[in-house]
Amino acid sequence: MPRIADRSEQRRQIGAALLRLAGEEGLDQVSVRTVAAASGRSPGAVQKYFRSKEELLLFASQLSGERIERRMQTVDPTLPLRQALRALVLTILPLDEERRAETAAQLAFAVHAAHHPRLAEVRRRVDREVHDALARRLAAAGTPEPGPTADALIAVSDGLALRLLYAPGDADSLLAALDRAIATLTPP
Amino acid sequence: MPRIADRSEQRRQIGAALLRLAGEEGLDQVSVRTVAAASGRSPGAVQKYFRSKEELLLFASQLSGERIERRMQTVDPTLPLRQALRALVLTILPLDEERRAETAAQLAFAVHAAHHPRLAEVRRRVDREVHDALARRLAAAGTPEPGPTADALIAVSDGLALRLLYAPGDADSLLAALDRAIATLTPP
DNA sequence: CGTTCTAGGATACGGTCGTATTCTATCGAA
DNA sequence: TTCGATAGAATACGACCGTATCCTAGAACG
Repeated sequence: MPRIADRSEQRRQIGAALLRLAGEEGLDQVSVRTVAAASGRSPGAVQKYFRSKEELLLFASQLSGERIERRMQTVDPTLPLRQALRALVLTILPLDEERRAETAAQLAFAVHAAHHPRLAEVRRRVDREVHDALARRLAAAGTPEPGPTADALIAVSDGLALRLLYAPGDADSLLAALDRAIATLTPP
Repeated sequence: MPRIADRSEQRRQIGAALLRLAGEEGLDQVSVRTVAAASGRSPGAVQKYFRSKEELLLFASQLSGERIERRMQTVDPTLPLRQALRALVLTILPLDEERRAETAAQLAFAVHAAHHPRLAEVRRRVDREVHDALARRLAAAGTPEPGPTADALIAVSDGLALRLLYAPGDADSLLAALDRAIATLTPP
């Protein structure tokens, strides 16, 4: 057998380059060529790991979702409910340059999914995991209607993230809105 | 003087065609040629009304914002607060095919604005008008912290709209989340 | 009625796109 | 050490992009 490369690691690197590019310059600046350049490869090398651009997009979307889930797991589970919720949402919001790119990519995928059933399925799967984790946490704290409350929190989080992308100067007042939402949605 | 056409009406028609196309097939399917075809014109005719694609996009984004504001004004102002808020949000959510396209276009513009300062400005202006109208309504009903509450409601609305785009089957549970958010954010 | 200006269509140009194909160098197994 | 499979680069192709330019037909005025 001939020389081998760590395929999944290579795919991960290429997908990460796509997320960086999509986050910093927009999903419409993503092409096989630009992703190849952003990952320090030739376009032909990218083609070896992804048959088509669609496969590359799906992989990157999945990768992005996994990052979110992993980041949410780093929040201290012993925190009081409201502080825990605030910390969870803050891991998503684009409040610094690094997270801004990740959030921008995430939301670009979400909008793209509106016209792309396979991408939509990836998004729904991620949403379900986030929802279930949130709902469990809410139920454990005795919040009434944990299911709808979890969905409301996800919606607030996504809505704030979206708006922060084009109105980063409103961060202060939007964080006040987040606090108000958490305060009213959870028991004292 | 030679034959004249109603320029602003023509521009409005072309912008409407762009919104339709962006909503139904996605913003990346929007090109000068496809917009021309969707509005029953030749690409050259579109060029007569918009110097560049960017100008066309800006105009359409503005048009989309005006539609939202106009639609919000159709909600009966004598309604009790919670019913009024619910009605206002429902005018935005993509719960039928017609509104789905409008919302999809709107959110596509929002994500696009993350990397496009001129589009971002249009979005911020629309958001401010919606926010002020909401805050006035909330303050009149005696809601504490009307400003942050208005921002929270906008975030919930956008977040739900985004998710409904790729998870239309979750409409029932997402409407329950909306009701929960409105119930907790407003005084009884 | 003839002149003039414009609406709108047609066409062309350089660039980028996704993808298929081809080539070469190199590593792993025999 | 030889051989075969693969990594990766290079190239090619047809399609579409935004935009500039040119052309034609017709309505509005003198």
